[in-house]
Amino acid sequence: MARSSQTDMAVLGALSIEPMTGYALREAIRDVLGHFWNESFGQIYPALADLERHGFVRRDGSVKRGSSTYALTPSGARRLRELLTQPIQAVPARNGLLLRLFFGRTLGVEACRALTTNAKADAQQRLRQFDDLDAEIAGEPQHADDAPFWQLTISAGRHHAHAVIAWADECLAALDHIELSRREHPQ
Amino acid sequence: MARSSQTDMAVLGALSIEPMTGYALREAIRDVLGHFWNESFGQIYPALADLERHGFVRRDGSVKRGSSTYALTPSGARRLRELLTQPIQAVPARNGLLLRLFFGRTLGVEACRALTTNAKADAQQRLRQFDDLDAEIAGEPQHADDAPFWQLTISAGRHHAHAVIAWADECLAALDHIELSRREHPQ
DNA sequence: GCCCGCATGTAACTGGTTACATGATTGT
DNA sequence: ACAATCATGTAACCAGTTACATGCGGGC
Repeated sequence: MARSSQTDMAVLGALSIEPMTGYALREAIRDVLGHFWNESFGQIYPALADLERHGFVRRDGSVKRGSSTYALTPSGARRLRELLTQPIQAVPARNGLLLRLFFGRTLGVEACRALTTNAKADAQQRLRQFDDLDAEIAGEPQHADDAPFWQLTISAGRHHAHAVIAWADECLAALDHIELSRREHPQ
Repeated sequence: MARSSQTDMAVLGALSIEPMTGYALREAIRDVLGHFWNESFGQIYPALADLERHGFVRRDGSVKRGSSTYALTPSGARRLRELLTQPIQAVPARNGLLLRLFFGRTLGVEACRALTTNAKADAQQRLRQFDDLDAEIAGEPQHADDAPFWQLTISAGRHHAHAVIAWADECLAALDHIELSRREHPQ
């Protein structure tokens, strides 16, 4: 029970899509869930070992020597459904960008502008990555049943990125305005 | 050096606006920075003690017995500027809602709809809280120099909330569509 | 006289990250 | 043969949360 059930959820969920090795699991979580979920390397193997002891996953005889594929067992599938219905535990917010902007008077308008411009560029890059992800999913007909749900998460990412871009533009305009009114009424 | 500089940033930043007690600091961080920053109770006092040892804050003679007001020293102000210019350290993403939707095939369409509806309601409530915050800031003329920066963070919160609402509507429509096509092509 | 809110702290725990250690397979 | 990548794990560390412990002052 030590490990957070959140990690178990991600691991069991990934294995519910297809069996894979711990290594592949790590990559799948990084690449596919990456934009809304993170699982650190050191969590995955202990979690797998734990889940195996509980009979939620089973390691298939090593196809290649040195590697073994993990697959969900029927009780593992039940466990996953159980975890998925648990209440969402909110992560405490920690937005370093907004914290800096909040103290913008001390940080200075110019630095605020740089941070905002950066955030906008990041959001634009994420938008491009979503296009790639879309294409990748479209090219996997075996996951047709899952794909519509995956699209929901991509859509969320897009909406969020667009919001950041719109806010950044508004923010940059506001920063110009702050600078101007500073020149008119210097301290 | 043990404590993360992020906590120091929040504490020094808050004291840069006005001197206050540790208790008031805690409340200020919860109420004002709350929508984009979190500092747990157990961090604030140790951080203050640390900052005092380094000479970045000074505790004013207790106005009332048992309490003491912390104020930023000149070197503390310098330290704050130094911290603010440090690179933003990204927090690993952990969005429990999107994780559940991603595994929506296992969770079920109905549960996905409930989660989405919930998320939308939360966003709408946050919008109302931003209105309150706006009014609060407008009623404090002594912070006129800071207010424009504070507005930037509120605006970010609003943009984000609007994005969640728009996405949720789209998401609910998509879930209806998934349900319909399931009935037409059952497994 | 008692309860509530202000105020200050500490200690234990837990979840998570990083870095380290190791070896097999595959392609060049 | 050698490098890169696949693969599996462990151990130490760190950040952050929770719960606990304590006491003052003011209002009812």
